[in-house]
Amino acid sequence: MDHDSRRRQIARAVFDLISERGMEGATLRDTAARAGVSMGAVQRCFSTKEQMVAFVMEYMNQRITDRVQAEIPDTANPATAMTTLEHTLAATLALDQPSRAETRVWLAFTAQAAIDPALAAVQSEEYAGLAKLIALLISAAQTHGHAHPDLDPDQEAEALITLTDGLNIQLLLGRHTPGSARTALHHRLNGLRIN
Amino acid sequence: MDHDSRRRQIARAVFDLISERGMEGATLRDTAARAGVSMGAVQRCFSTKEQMVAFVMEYMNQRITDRVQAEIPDTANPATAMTTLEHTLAATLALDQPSRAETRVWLAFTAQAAIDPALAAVQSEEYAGLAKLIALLISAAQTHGHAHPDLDPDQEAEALITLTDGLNIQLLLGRHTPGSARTALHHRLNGLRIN
DNA sequence: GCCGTTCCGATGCGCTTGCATCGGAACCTA
DNA sequence: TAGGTTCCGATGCAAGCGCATCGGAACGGC
Repeated sequence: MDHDSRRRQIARAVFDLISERGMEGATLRDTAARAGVSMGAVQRCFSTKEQMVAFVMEYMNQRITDRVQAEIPDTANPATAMTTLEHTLAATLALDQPSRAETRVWLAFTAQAAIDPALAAVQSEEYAGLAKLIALLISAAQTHGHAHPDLDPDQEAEALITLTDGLNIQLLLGRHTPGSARTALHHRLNGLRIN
Repeated sequence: MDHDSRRRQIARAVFDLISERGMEGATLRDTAARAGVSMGAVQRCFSTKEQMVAFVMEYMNQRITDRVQAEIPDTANPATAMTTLEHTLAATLALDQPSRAETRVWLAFTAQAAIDPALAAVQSEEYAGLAKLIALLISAAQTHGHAHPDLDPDQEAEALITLTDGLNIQLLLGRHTPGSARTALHHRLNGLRIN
């Protein structure tokens, strides 16, 4: 088997373990067992557990990014910027089972980042990229008269990301249903819309 | 020393350890050392580590509740309900060093609650209590013409709590400063205000 | 076809963990 | 003050951890 694909295979196993049992559930032995390989294989792919965890964080970020990008149409259509914006933000929410798993992992890494500045820096970069994308969609909506023109796209993007973070926590705790979260997001976006 | 006060003393030690090193930093040995007692004392106060952690969660919730309650004036003054509302919500934010520590612990427990329904149920109750208080303040503001009358206090309370959760994450990751978080909260509350 | 290199599964090691055990100090009751 | 109970500090123990080690399998160049 290819080296990189094995790394991804192992990362997937770690991802599942963290999603089910939290950060402490990601031991080398359980990871190897879940991935269907031996411990030696894991140690060959990642020289240390810390490196493995760091790789899994990138893997998680990639999965989230992929899910978000899937909502962006190939041909940029400014006429539907607001709809694209809503779908993009919804893509970051824990609305179904796979995204719930991702969000649990995200929360575990976020808690880790809160006590590890190195992880915080990485996640901050990730947020910055998402914020840039959201701000771009807001700008597009503004130039076509679908969003209030006197809003700062960057500031509004930050606010929307803050909203989705809060919604995700409430979703994981069961205080929001997928439906109510969607409604809350839609209601919040009404504050941007013109018509 | 009194039994209950020793439990609180130990809980405080666990609290600090979790705040600094996360959930995994709360070992029995380190807890005992930090609290200045022996391991035997810890084991006498809490028959198992799981019970100890559960007690620490209550301890954390109590600290947050205390901080919030301190913002509620003794004599309910409906004329300043909106101000009280803003101060109350600000009390849940990680704006200074002590509240940052509390919020790190809160995030650690929230991540745990995401994979443990029992913890999620407890935290859900805690949220419900806070939401009730927020909704009450909104209602008071409405009856005195300081808040838009056609808003659902309960729904708005949920939205505000969701906002503070998101702000806290951004604060811990360093993507919000205390000042920008205060501004974001104030700006959000402008949506409720009448004058 | 043989050897050198690369890879990997298995095992061992040192360490830490939560928990059980036990001897003695401290304190209350009579 | 003697005896009994309560408490606690120290130590032991089994399990699990990350990591190092090593023998053998698989593969490629000459």
